[in-house]
Order: sequence, then C-alpha cells, then structure tokens
Amino acid sequence: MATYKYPRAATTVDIIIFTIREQALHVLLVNRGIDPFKGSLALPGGFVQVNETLIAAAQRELQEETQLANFHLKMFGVFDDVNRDPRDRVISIGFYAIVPSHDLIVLAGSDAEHADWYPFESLPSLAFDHKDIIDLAFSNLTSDLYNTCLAAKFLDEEFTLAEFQAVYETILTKKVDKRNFRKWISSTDYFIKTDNKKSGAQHRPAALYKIKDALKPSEKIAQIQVNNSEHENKSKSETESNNNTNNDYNKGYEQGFKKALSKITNFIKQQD
Amino acid sequence: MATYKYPRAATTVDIIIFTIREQALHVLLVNRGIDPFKGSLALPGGFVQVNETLIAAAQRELQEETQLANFHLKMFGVFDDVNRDPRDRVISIGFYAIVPSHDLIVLAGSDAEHADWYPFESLPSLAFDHKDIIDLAFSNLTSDLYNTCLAAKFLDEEFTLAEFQAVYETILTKKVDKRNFRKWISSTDYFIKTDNKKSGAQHRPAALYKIKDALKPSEKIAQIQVNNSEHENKSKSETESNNNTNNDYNKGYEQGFKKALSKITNFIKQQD
DNA sequence: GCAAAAGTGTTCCCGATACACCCATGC
DNA sequence: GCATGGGTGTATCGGGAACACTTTTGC
Repeated sequence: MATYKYPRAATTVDIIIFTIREQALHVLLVNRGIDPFKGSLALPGGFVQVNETLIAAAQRELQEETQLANFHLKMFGVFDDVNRDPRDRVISIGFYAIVPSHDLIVLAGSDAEHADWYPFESLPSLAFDHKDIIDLAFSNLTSDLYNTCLAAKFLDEEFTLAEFQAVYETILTKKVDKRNFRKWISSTDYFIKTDNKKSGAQHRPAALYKIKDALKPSEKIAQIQVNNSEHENKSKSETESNNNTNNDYNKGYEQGFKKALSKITNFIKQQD
Repeated sequence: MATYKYPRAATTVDIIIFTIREQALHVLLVNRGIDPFKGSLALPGGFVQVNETLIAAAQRELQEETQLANFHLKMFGVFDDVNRDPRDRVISIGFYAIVPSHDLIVLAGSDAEHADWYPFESLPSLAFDHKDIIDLAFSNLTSDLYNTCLAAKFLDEEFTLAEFQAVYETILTKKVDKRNFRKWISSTDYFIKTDNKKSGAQHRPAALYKIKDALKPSEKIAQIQVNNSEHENKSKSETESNNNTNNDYNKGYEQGFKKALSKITNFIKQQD
C-alpha cells in the first residue's frame, strides 16, 4: 500500500507494434481479459513502476506479452484526457515499435489475453482512446520513414532494396520510383551494401543491404524529438542530452538528419 | 490522504517561458524557496492535480506564479529519469510558452519564490534536470519558428515586419534576408497586413501586420506533434483528434504546415 | 535635403522528380 | 532462349538563397 498526501494520476505506457504481413501494415492488439472494456480490443501496455523509466516499462510489458525483447521503441505522444480511463485518472505515454513480419511469435498474453495482428486499414473499434493513439503513432511512423533508417526494422537484418522499397510502398500506399529510391538509399549514410546476395529466384540475384554498424542500437533512451533538423546555431548542448537510463535502442536511428522533413514526400509519385 | 495498492510516480509540469528583452532571448526562472535545491534557480511548474489535464495544470501554475493567463502553451517533451527528483519518483511533462517583452509583470511567486528573467545564452546552473528541459524546449522553439506563426507571440498583437524579423534574428542569432523573409510571410497564410501603420520614427512608416483571425486561439489542446507535413495519404483521422479538454490556445498555431521542416534553414544567410 | 528604415524583383543553383533500357539468373 | 525482377543515368522543374535600389517620412 502506498499513501500520499494528495491523490496522484497513474502512469501507463501503451505500445503500438507495427509489422507488415500480407502486404499490409498490421498492428498488434490484445483482447482485454478484465474490465473496463473487458472483451474489447486494446493496445498492449500497462502501469509504470516507480523504479523504471517509461521506456523500460514499455520493454517489460512487451516482453511479458510477446516474449520478444529488444524492441526499437519510440516515444511519440502523451494522452492525458481526464476521463480517458473510467476507473481512475490515468496518463499514458505512447510508444511505437516495429518488428519483422516473420517474428509473428504469437503470443499468449499474461492475463489470458489473446494477442493478434489486425490490419491498420480496417481496425475494429478499440478500448479507451486507443484509436487516437494509433493514429498519432502512424503519423509519426510515416514521418520517420524518410528521416531515420528504422523502416529497416520491418525486415531481416539483411534485405534487398526491392524488399525495402516494398515497405515504403506498403505503408505509404503509394508507388515509389525505384531509381529515385535507390538514389536516396545511397545519399543517406544509413545503409550499406553487404557482399551477400539473395539468389534462388528466377532472376538476377539481388544485393543484400543492412543498416550501417555505426547506427546499430546503442545505449540511448527514447525522447520525443520534435525537431532534429540541422540548425547549426545555438543548439547549445545536444537535445538528446536528457533522459539517460540506458536500456534502449534508439540512438543512431535518429542520427544524421541530413535532410529535413521535406524528404517525406520524396519520390512518391505524383500519381493521384 | 490517497492510498493505492501500488506506489505511483508523481506527475508534474515544467514550463519554459520565453521572452525577448534587450535583444536577447530570456527564460523565466524562479528561486526555489523549499528543498530540494532550496535557493537554486528552477523552472516554474508543479504537481498535476488528478482532475486536470497537463496543459490545464501548466496554465494554473503559471497563473499562480505570474498572474498572467491565456498563455500559448506547447507540450514538447517528457522527462522520466528515475532519479531526477531526489524526493520521490517524479515524471515531468515540459511545456513552453512565449510572452511579449513588455508583459514583464514580475512576479511575486506563490511560495515567496522570487521569479525573474535570465538570458538564455548564459543560464546559471539549475535545479533538477531543468537545464536539459530548457535545451529541448529551445530546440522545439527554433523548429516551430518557421512552421507556425507563434513567433508573433513575442510581439504585440500588431507588429511591423522589421520587428518580426528581429525576433527571428535574435533567436537564431543569424541575419535574415529582408526580402526573402517578406516573401515567406506572404507565402504562408499565417499573417495579414492591417490598415494601420506605425509612424513617428524618423523614416517611412511601417505597415502593421497581425496573425490571421482564422488562426487565433481556439479551444484546442496541446499535443506533442512530431510531424505535421502534408502527406495526403492515409493519415486516417486527424492526428490532433486526441486530447480534448478545451482550455488551450494551440490550434491554428500549428495549422497549415504548408512547408516541411526544411523551412527552418530558410533565408538564414549562409554567412558562417 | 538628408538620414534612416520601409518596401520591392530577379537570377542562380541545387535537389526533387520523371522516365526507359540493359543485365543476370532459373528454368 | 525466355521470363523475371535487378540494376543504372539524364533531363527538367521548382523552390531556396543571394543580392541593390527606390520610396517615404521626421527633422
């Protein structure tokens, strides 16, 4: 039992796990085994313990619910409507994660909850304000596609550029120009061609690429980063200098914002 | 007394109030009257009550400490290091606000704390992780300069373009090209020329501008917005559809992201 | 009439877009 | 040898950036 002079809001994390299966973006949802919204679908997540950071809480919840660890998690929003949870005042922090489609290890939930994948384009109605949370997560996902290398997280460690391009086309639901896409790949410093090739198909083998080692997961924590463009002016200490429990995998994935967000609309064909 | 089965983190808000005085960006700091960090300088802020949103808490704290109301507040980050407050586990949400330099109403604090302005470029050492919070706030401020009209909040309701340009030059510590700046003004839909002029100086009178009425404060709440660029693809419901207690002034100020963040580096002369 | 800031257009350059053909493999 | 996807270069266009002179007032 904990006793406080004044009542406190509870703090939770909610996590959107994105994957691509059957050429469509999917989101992991759990069937709630308890009230409120018992029987409804909801995002995985749960209460933050007093001795862990938010991202550590998100990692822990995911591990409990999916047996997967070491997610690349990104904080993207705060949900603080006073009545968003009928039981109590609950402030929730949203994170999103990306997993490769083959990691579909499903997923006996901790509380006899059943977890499964649902297509982003036709989500059922959800508990709490989780629909809003997903929308904001998606909005962040799309903008991160061209500003970070994290879209590679949808794929295996080594991937062909055709596979990678398909990730963008699936999420953006737009055709992408192959030559311009490849020009972008080499204009960023995110990716590197390996010596390996993927052969076996009935055509020329494709070179395999991977994320540059320098960008591999390190010991940096997620922080909501609203802007990362390069203004060489008085940024003083680095914006990421705060938050420091080291248990995450975000650094590098947000490095090297060579180009500003205008990238987002790059080489998305102007058709329609 | 409030009693919970499991201990809870406390939730606080910290607010950075920016203003420009003596041609320099300043930040409001208070002298802490109580431990921890008694006597140190710190950001205004305080605990969130269970029946108010974060932004409402920020508004309330500011009103208590500065007698000013109706700030334009923007949420920009979450600070959740486990040991950031020596007393207890405290998760803080950062907001920033902008006030015109003449509103320097200072500011007998609520707890016999003395509040005053400090130049951003030479801040003293601060309590807690408040230095990190300020750095992230500044980083958000600079990126918002060209993506919203909120820089006008540094000025009176009606302002000349020279005054407005000086805001940008002060914050970015760069010279800005007058013609390109004015082209940007008219390329956005944020501002409108009034029929009034500012005369009296020893030169040609300057036209006064103001923020377009359509962009004036309305009933929308602040949400951390990582991306707002226009991808006309499946943004599904609007990203700002969440968070809805109506007590804020943010809408419009974030509307109409016509251009992506590349704007940030606009018409900042390449001199050094 | 002179000092001092207001106001205004054009050129250049680079990066974003569009676009079509040859290459290597499996069968 | 043919079907299939892998791989590559160029020309155009638009927006960002640089740049100088005329206008209007106060004294």
